[in-house]
Amino acid sequence: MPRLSQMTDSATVARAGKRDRLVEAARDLFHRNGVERTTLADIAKESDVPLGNVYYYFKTKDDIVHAVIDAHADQIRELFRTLDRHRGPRARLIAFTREIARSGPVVADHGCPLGTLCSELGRRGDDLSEAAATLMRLRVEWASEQFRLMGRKDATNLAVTLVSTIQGAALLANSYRDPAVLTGQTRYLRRWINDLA
Amino acid sequence: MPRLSQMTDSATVARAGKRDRLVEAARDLFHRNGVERTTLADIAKESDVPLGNVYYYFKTKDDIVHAVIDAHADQIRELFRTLDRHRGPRARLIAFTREIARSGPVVADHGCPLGTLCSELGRRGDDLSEAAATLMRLRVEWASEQFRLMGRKDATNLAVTLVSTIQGAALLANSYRDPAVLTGQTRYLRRWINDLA
DNA sequence: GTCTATATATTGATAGAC
DNA sequence: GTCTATCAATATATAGAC
Repeated sequence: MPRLSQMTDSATVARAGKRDRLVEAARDLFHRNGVERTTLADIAKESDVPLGNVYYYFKTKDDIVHAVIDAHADQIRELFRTLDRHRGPRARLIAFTREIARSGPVVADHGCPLGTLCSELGRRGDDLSEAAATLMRLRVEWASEQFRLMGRKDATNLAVTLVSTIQGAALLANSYRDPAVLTGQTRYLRRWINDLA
Repeated sequence: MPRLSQMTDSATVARAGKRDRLVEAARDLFHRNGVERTTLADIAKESDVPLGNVYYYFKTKDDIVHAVIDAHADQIRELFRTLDRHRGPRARLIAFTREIARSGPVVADHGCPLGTLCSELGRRGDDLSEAAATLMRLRVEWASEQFRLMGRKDATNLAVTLVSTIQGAALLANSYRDPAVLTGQTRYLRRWINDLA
């Protein structure tokens, strides 16, 4: 996947522009309606790209799904780069939970963008299944590193608890159509983090 | 929806038999492949019922989804009737977490049957969305009652924490394809329950 | 690189004989 | 109540002119 900074001629720039628009539209539609219910025609329409032209950028629908997963991964890594600026691991974890809490309203409406993707793709047992799981791993590994820096031997277990609590709260917040379910659980998590030795 | 005990003539018995088979097959396929990826032909084949005959029992595919949700609800209520035999609320909650842990392997393979259903239907915003949410509510309300019996004023919040922790662990167990993620979190939950005043 | 037209397959759903 | 045949709509994907 070429990066914008590597683009030179106008053709390649146009390519990146349309490709990015397609991925962005697909990401949004996958989140709102799910992968299975989103058609290529939906993505093409939302991107303002003719349907036939989509296949110049992506050979199959699964290729688009993969690109969306990559886009999510990039965003996750970018968030963690920002959070890593905090002075200590505990402050970073707390900041992470606040970031999650900020997503309450959209999660209540359409679920967690990562969680719903993993839930939908997790059963397939193909390469997309594993690619989606990577999104969860990114969070778990980052959190695990923070707990490790706090001197915890059970860092991985704590990280799994943190990430899964967020995912469960997101599912319930969506079911109840109530952002408070998610924000309430993040508040609980902050207390939990602060109480750790 | 007629009950088996009300059946008399052979026609009605056959009706219930086929209907039950269709619902059971649909429930299994929805769990393994998701609602959207499951076709009526799949359900018909698995039930050994001709495709055209499915429409005698269900007007639309959504009607089958609704019937599956009802079947889940019945099973949930039945489990709670069993758990209610335990002497106290704390023992009932502990038993519940053990029941969840027992589902580790199947959850690692295909996700939580209830969670994936709520995740898939939750975004639709229609009546099926609300029907699926009822499955989560059943668990939350039962758990809430137990915490209330334990004298907790924040019973509902505790119940939400319990149920969402299970759902999050189920999602991660499926992503990691590792039952231990779910069983580990239920162990954590049992300690949490026992530590409550 | 772009876009219209269309092939091909699959789906939910119906018709109508039995 | 049952089941075969099939419709109509929709989906992914391709062909080929520009």
